[in-house]
Amino acid sequence: MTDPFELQDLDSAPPPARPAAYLDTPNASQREAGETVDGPVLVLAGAGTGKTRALTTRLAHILLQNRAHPGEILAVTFTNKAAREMQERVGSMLGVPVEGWWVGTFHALAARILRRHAEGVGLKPNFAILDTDDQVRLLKQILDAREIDPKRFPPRTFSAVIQRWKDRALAPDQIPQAEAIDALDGHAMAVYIDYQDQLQRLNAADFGDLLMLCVRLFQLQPETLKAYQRRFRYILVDEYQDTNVAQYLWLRLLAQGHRNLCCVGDDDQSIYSWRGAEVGNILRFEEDFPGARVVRLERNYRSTPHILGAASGLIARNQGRLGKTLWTDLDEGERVRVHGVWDSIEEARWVGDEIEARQARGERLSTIAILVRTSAQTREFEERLITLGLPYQVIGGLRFYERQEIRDAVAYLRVIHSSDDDLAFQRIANVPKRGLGQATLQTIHLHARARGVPMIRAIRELLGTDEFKPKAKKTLTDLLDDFERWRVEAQDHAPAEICDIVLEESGYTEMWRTDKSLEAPGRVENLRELVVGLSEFETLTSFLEHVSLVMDNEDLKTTDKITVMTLHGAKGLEFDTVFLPGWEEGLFPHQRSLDESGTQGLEEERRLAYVGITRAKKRANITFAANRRVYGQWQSSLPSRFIDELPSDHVEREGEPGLARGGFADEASAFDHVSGPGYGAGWKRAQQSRQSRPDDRVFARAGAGADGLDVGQRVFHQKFGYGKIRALDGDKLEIDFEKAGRKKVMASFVEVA
DNA sequence: TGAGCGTAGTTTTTT
DNA sequence: ACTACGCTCA
Repeated sequence: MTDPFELQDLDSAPPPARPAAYLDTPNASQREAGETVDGPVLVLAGAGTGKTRALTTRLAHILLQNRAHPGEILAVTFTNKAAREMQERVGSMLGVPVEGWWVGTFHALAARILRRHAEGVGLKPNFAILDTDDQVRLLKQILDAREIDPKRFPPRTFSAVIQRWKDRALAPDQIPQAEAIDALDGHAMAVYIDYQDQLQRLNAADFGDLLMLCVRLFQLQPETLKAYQRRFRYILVDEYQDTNVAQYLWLRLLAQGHRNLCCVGDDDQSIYSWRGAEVGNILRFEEDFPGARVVRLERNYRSTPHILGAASGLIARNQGRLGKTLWTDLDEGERVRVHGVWDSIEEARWVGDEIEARQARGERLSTIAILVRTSAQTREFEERLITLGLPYQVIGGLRFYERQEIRDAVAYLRVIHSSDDDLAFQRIANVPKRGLGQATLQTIHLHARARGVPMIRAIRELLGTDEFKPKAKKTLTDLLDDFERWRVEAQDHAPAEICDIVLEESGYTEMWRTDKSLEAPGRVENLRELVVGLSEFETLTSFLEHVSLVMDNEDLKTTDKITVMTLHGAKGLEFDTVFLPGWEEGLFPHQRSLDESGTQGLEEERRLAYVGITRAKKRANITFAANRRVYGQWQSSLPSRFIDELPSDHVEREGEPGLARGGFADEASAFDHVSGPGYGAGWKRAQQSRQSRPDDRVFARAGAGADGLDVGQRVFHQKFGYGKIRALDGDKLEIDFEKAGRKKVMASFVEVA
């Protein structure tokens, strides 16, 4: 088998429908990226150029040429979704699932290594991995002990500073002097020291520690490092532009010997610097790894020339990029539309109408996305889409294991798994309510601190005294008995059974069953789902690892719905039609980004705009509004400078005559942001036309919908849930919602319950 | 323990 | 405008 690519045999095992381009054999660049397996390689993969194709090609090449066994390959991603996809794609390319290779996220892989050598960094192998709640709870305690005013210095701020330090793999003793003094008036440094001490005492690591401690481990134990260097003969990294310093160091250490490191990424899609990602890592690759081969993937299989042209023209404004020239041989297609509107309400209406029109032409809603800059923007679109009766899904928000009930349930399991897990214990000590108030917990905490023992142990010691009131004593005795019993039962029951037993016997599920709030039934449902999910796991240990590192967002539902999400969330996805609302100065580019990071911030916002446009396969629609509500206040706004920066040949300006006028930098009549809008007349016209042409749909429905509505009537509203009508005023209703409280809504938004 | 009130913050998000 | 939180008081 000289040519591995002939083995694709896609006919006999057709994968699920994918863009045709991916079914082709690799193009020359993809092939070069795939076959250059020795030495460092940087694959610069522009948007939509088939980087996954190149990556899987490479893996197949290595395996089929017997250059390495699966167990000698390390493949690193940022998200679990990406890891899964890689696993699947390689499997389907080779026709058999690949087993035994290390594929996963930076954090999961680092944790796996760290567990094996935990003692090397002062942890025990069963160390707990903290979630953000745990971190904040711990930090609160530290601030308390240090008498730092949590009003002036909120725990979250410390969390952020410490995380950024860990992103740079800086342990407390490695913080540069200047930062140690400056950060949060010097408090950050002191808190960081305490925080790390506490983590060690608790036998716990946070997400940042996984990488930082792993790097530390490699530095302290050269033999351990060597063993992994020998083991992983080929290393692949996805989304390299998103790596932080700790991840970079980790990779560099692992690749040091053979240097068979292949990093795939796109500097133009680096949008995560605010959480520690260093574009510098990708920009510096050739210096970091001398002799590195750089392969550019520039043929785009996704978007039409107009879309690519608009995106390319925009991103070309950025300094300090490696530079790529994307091209495609798809048909010209439609220009990028830029549409100006009076306000954000009209914007939502316009987008909704456009989508309705597309749907009427038989286009599926799942091929359409609304990509916003901030999650707050989703609300107006949601309301509009509900009014129009168009199904949609908002992506983002809480993930499964971040939900309160899941975290609580997991906390129970953590305590059973390790009775030393104080943070987990504190979380559920009084959930459901057992009458263990602050005073009792404080007593326990103080004793535990003083004696240097875990809280459960402290309780045991205190139960022999009269420290607790009789009632608390009884409750605590019972609770400890419960945990003891569950721990014993965990020996010979599957994790799913234990979970079920615990949730029932502790009264936790019951707590939600009797809760009459709107979301309670969903929580009970989630708990059931957790138990079902648990059934795949043999041990509590493996489940807990899974739940803290691997469990992620449900995938996009396959049902036919419009997708509403942030631009950040959209990276890596594609849609036929994309709506990009809110292209206004201050919102996009976001003011805060400009204020805090200046030119760098602006360039990252521009990359975000680039990511947004390049999500579109066929149609990109940019909108901007002259008025928008910001923190509850109506404010007028100017079109985004990014609109000016779009090359005019690829753009079609439209809207009310004069609305989107004057916009392009490569035309003589450059838009002037400083001297004020030259489109006032246009806005007025837009406003008039809006007023004289009210939305007939709403009024038609309101007329019909108000029938059968009266004070006291119970109704249902898609967003607010159930409620009772309090007052009627034409088509306006005042409703007391059971969950959401008193709201004024249009009759068209509710239905009789 | 829970309701009621005032204050502050409100970009992006994975693991 | 809205919310989430921490505080006070019953």
